[in-house]
Amino acid sequence: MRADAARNRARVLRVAREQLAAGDDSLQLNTIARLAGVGVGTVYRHFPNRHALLEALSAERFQQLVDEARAAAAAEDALAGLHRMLRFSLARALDDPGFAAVLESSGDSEARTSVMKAELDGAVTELLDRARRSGAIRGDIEADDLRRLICGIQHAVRSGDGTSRYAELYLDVLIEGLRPAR
Amino acid sequence: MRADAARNRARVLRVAREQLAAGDDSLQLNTIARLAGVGVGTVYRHFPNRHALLEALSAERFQQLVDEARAAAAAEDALAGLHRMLRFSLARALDDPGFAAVLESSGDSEARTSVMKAELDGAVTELLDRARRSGAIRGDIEADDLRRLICGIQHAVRSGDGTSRYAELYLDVLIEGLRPAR
Amino acid sequence: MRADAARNRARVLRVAREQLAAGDDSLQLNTIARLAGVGVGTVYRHFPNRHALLEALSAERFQQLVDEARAAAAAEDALAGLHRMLRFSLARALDDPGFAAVLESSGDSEARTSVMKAELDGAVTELLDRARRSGAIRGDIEADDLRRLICGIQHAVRSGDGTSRYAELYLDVLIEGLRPAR
Amino acid sequence: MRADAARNRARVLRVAREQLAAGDDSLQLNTIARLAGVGVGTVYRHFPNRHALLEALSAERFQQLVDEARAAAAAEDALAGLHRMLRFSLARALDDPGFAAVLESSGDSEARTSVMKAELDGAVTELLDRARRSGAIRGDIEADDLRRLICGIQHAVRSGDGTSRYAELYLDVLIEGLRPAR
DNA sequence: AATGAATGAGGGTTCATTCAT
DNA sequence: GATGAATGAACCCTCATTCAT
Repeated sequence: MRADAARNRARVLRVAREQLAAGDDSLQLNTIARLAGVGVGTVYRHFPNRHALLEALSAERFQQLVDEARAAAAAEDALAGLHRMLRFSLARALDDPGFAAVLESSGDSEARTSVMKAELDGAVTELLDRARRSGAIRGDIEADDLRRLICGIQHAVRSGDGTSRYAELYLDVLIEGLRPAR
Repeated sequence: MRADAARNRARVLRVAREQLAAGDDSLQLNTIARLAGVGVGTVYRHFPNRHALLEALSAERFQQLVDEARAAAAAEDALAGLHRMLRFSLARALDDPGFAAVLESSGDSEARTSVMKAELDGAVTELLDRARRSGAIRGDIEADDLRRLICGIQHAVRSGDGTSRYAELYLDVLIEGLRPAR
Repeated sequence: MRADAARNRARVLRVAREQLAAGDDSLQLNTIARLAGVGVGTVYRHFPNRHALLEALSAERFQQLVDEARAAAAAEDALAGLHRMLRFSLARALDDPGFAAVLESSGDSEARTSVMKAELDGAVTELLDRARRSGAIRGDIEADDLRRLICGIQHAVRSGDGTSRYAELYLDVLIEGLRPAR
Repeated sequence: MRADAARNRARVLRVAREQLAAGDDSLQLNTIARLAGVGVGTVYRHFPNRHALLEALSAERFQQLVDEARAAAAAEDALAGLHRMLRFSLARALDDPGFAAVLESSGDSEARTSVMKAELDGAVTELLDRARRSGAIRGDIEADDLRRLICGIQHAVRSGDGTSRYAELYLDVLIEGLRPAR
């Protein structure tokens, strides 16, 4: 990729991220192009449609999650690692509703997304298995369930006032609910 | 209300319900008018905006929930009543995503909705209080939290394949998470 | 006319006048009906269309103008009477742009309007003739020209800030312009 | 500006001018787009609203007026220049009611219009000042008053049959009215 | 590779007028 | 006579996407 092309791509991604963070989830490509100081055509060259842009935006966050999951999997205490992982995921999903949408979706339009999702689920499955072996986690919940549940929690938090008070509380409900039945 | 007005209103509501059930949540007033065989103006007369229509659609389901909550509150066992109530709420929210949207929203545009929400929360609060006194429910969760959490669970179930297998599982996670910390 | 019909007609006229006075010249029959506390159908029964309402509104003012013109024609000093008449006409036209529209229009849709216009022009013609005989007014201006010129002045005043400063000034320009050429 | 953009802009302006000339002052952007053979979006890109289009239409005529006013100001006889200027303005306003609307309006939406208006008023003020010094014009009338009065006269002429007989006559009334009081 | 003007389907909403009640 | 619900043409404007420059 030419240097200017790469720079433009990065600009577009940055602006798109800022827009989402500012609460505008319409992600209008014309607007993004203007704010990024490039033509619309350039945006379309890099991202054939809105969804491709969303997925590209998610890729970076996905990588963070994978890294976090692997770090957690490498830690001594699997349960603590899992909790850390869940808290981290929720925070990222709250940061970026677009990312949450990709995280919970089952049909990805870019192969890369599916790959990262598989990697994430793989790392989380390891964590879950270890935590389960020590009796800390119920047996009927899998990595993809956790992805969906975290997004559900994100949804609930967002429909309140979105403050961390709700995030902590609802996350705690989830965490308690993951224990084996008494 | 005049007979023809009532008939048109009912038609519009029926069509809107069908649209939502068919997975189209755009709820376009022109489209609905056409399908209902009435003029657009008629739709606008009855429902000044999309949200008003959504709320009207929800009113009936809301009443069901209020009835259920009161029945549960009247029952002997508060915890069992609460669980029944949660299961019922989740089922209704899964039936109708529009209803879920109104259920979790904090800003209602029709006073009637707020009234019903308050009635619902009142009945659930009674249930919660009784269940709490018997030590079965954690102390930091209120009726509005439950509304949001159920909608979050609905969201998670829907992002899976929406089958009752997920509904049962995720609901159980929520229910377990509502117990007092061990 | 039945008493209630007359009462409704009067109400509609009153509300329409208030609307115009408030600067809303859209004269929406639905709005007027609502404000008057009658059904739209009732408004339509009395006034088949917007224009009919406008003309009805003008009738009363027209009568005032005719009265004023006759009073002026009866006075000793024709020129002073004419000036008084012009000032009065301008004030009424500024009060009510709808009236100004009827006043300047050449095609009336109600016979009654044409009759009053003829009466007005008749009285003004008398004034003009007398003033002309004493050499105070140029010979090439007729009553209908005066109607149009007053409405033109009203237009000019309105496009300024509409204050009486402009009204006085522009009226004075007109009055001076009506003298015989030097 | 790109060649095609300029071509489209010109087409839109031409069609709009034709519409106005044909007596349709509604200036509907969809209609204009269709007649101009361009998409609605193109019209909106060039002219965000009706008024912007009107002002653009007026720009050319405005320039003519400014030129005329300057030519008149350069002439020997200020009064003759002023009269020529008034006659010219009235003719342009009668040609194009849209232009008249912009000419008399006090709130411009495009800076360019305000600039041209200021230029026009500046040139006319010079004329007025010179004519006043020779005692030919009353002292209480300014350039903006003249703009409004000309538009008022245009209004009056138009409400007659619009022929030049009225134009000449009413303009003469105005011109006579601008002399100092006897 | 970049640009941004153009497109036009598509959705929104209003309101003069009719007509069933 | 009165009512006001219903009508639907008509207008508004946006924005995802294409393609000439």
